Amino acid sequence: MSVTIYDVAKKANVSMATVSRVINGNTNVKPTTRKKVMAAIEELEFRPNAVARGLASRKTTSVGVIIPDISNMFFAELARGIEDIATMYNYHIILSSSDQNLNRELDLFDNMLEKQVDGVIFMGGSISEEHVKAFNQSNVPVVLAATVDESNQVPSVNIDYYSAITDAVHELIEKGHQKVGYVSNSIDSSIETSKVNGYQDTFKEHKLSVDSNLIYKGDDTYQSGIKAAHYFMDLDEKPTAILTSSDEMALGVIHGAQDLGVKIPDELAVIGFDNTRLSVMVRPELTTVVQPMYDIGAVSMRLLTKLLKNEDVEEDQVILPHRIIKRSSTKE
Amino acid sequence: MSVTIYDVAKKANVSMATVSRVINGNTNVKPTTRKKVMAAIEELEFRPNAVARGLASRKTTSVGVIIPDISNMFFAELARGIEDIATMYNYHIILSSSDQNLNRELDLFDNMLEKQVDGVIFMGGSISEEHVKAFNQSNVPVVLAATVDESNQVPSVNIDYYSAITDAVHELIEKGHQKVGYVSNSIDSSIETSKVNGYQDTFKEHKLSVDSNLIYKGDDTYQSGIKAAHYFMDLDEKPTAILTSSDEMALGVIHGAQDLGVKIPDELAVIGFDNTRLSVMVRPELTTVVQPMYDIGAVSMRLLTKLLKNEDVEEDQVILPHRIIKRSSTKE
DNA sequence: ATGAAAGCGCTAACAA
DNA sequence: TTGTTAGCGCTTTCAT
Repeated sequence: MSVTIYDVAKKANVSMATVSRVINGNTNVKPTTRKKVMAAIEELEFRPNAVARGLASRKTTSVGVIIPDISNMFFAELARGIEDIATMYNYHIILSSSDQNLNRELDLFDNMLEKQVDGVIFMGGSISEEHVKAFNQSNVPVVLAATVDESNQVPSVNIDYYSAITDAVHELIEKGHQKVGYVSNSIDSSIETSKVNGYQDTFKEHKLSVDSNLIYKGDDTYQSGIKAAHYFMDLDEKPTAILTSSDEMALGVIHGAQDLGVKIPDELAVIGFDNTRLSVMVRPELTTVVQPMYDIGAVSMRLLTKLLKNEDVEEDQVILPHRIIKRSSTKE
Repeated sequence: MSVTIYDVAKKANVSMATVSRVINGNTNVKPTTRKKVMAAIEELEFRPNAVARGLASRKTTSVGVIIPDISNMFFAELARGIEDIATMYNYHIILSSSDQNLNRELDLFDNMLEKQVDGVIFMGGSISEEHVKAFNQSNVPVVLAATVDESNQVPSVNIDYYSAITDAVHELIEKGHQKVGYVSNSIDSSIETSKVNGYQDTFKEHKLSVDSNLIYKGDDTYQSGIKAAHYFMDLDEKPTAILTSSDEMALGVIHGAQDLGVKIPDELAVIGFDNTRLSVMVRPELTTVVQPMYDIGAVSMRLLTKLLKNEDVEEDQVILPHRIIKRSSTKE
């Protein structure tokens, strides 16, 4: 079959324990014997079997990543952040898309435990008690990325969604907009709830009326942005600005409005959310709320490595900063 | 520690072999004992250890996926196709981004072999002899997805890039365009070479001159599309149509040209490549060559499963069909 | 600094 | 139909 540690030991005239020490960088090996062993490894083209190692050491150096949809730009960018840091710390990634389906999420988590992952990064719409229970019962650390657990029991990395939307609405109100449409993400996640609350509270704060007609339930697609534009432009009391829960929907809104002859930003201001690469791939370029996706992924993975090494973490509910980047879909 | 097959055996008053048979769906088990065992599994919340199973059976039911960049829409879509089929056949995916770097690709491949993956799907710019050698020396099947190996030694799934570009150029020439700019992908892969050849050959075929000034070396980004538009519009003999090697660059070209006051498609026709979701997220909507990314991923994975099960495959160099979808960035 | 030996949790002959 | 018994290839005490 394939070359094993035993073959190397024989060739180098040492015991397999010594070979094991060499491949694991254990310092208790005389330099000369280390050389011998290395030579044997070279010669035999020995490649350690990670599965056997995993069984013996009870560590697989692999982490599970559960993601709603890898073909979604937003999550793909997060995944890239996760991966880069994982690579840096020598972890491998087992990646699965859940389509935000509860049972599938739970199943995937279970499968990953069977594979003996050392930890998992979870991304999803909402965290139920079932999730928390599953995470707690397992004895591997779990970190939520761009996903909030309202009970605050699971370590997580996010931005402050409520205040992010608040900032965007403030911005608009200051510019004189009184009627601002909001295109939400239909998935009823606690993140979306925070956003909607932020949106409504800001109007109340400014003593402005909150018109429920001004909230359109989108589904995070470009198409639903287009529909939203049509919906809003059909209203008797049209909004003068539209805020969306994602950049992709914002592009839809811009094009939907433009198709109707509405001038952006003169007749309608648009603000997106996320600052994906899409935001500069449109005319006018999109003003948007920056959510540092790559960083969220990277920080999540970094946090997980700390948890894996039992380093102490001062804060396991990380909130990364957000900001608004002004481009041409809003005036001035 | 955790519950093992042995604990279950004791609880159910059977041998571990029987438990093993039950969890592996072996039919040689009396229904009543199967029930007993199932009950014990339930009660103890037994979860089989995939690592131990992998060591004993020499199969891990996981496949490695080497991808240039998961945050690139094109590859993310491929990955989704791969993943869906992998899930269907109960394989897990170990995913790593290579950034198209040869050494990293080779390293990743090696790491995956250490992890004892059952097979790997490889995506990358170009396949060198080193790649082929590494693939052949391993004893796991490898399938290339949207990646061509000119030596045809490695199973692969692609479209016919040469003829895809040819079709696009024909289309343009038929519409009367004599000067057609081409924005290439700088990465010197054999796919890009096929495309450039297809582009040039078509002009020769029509007895039209091939002007090397009409080829702009892009780098697959939106920005390079913008630059390409500026470059072309600055030429004395401006092209009346531009073909790009990817949709993202096509969007750049459209916007770059529009920023310069050029009307699309009246003064300049634009054709993209891939038919990513981007192609409808622009005005005018983009005419493009359809490359079925999801399908390429799915078919690659399906092919790999066949290879893994030693089913015979009639053809291991799969060419999927392509077509042109006409939208509004070209006339009529 | 090195070796011997006992597992890690499971599969897969081979018996019975 | 069920049980016994070797391993799978490595890590990790415990000796020496």
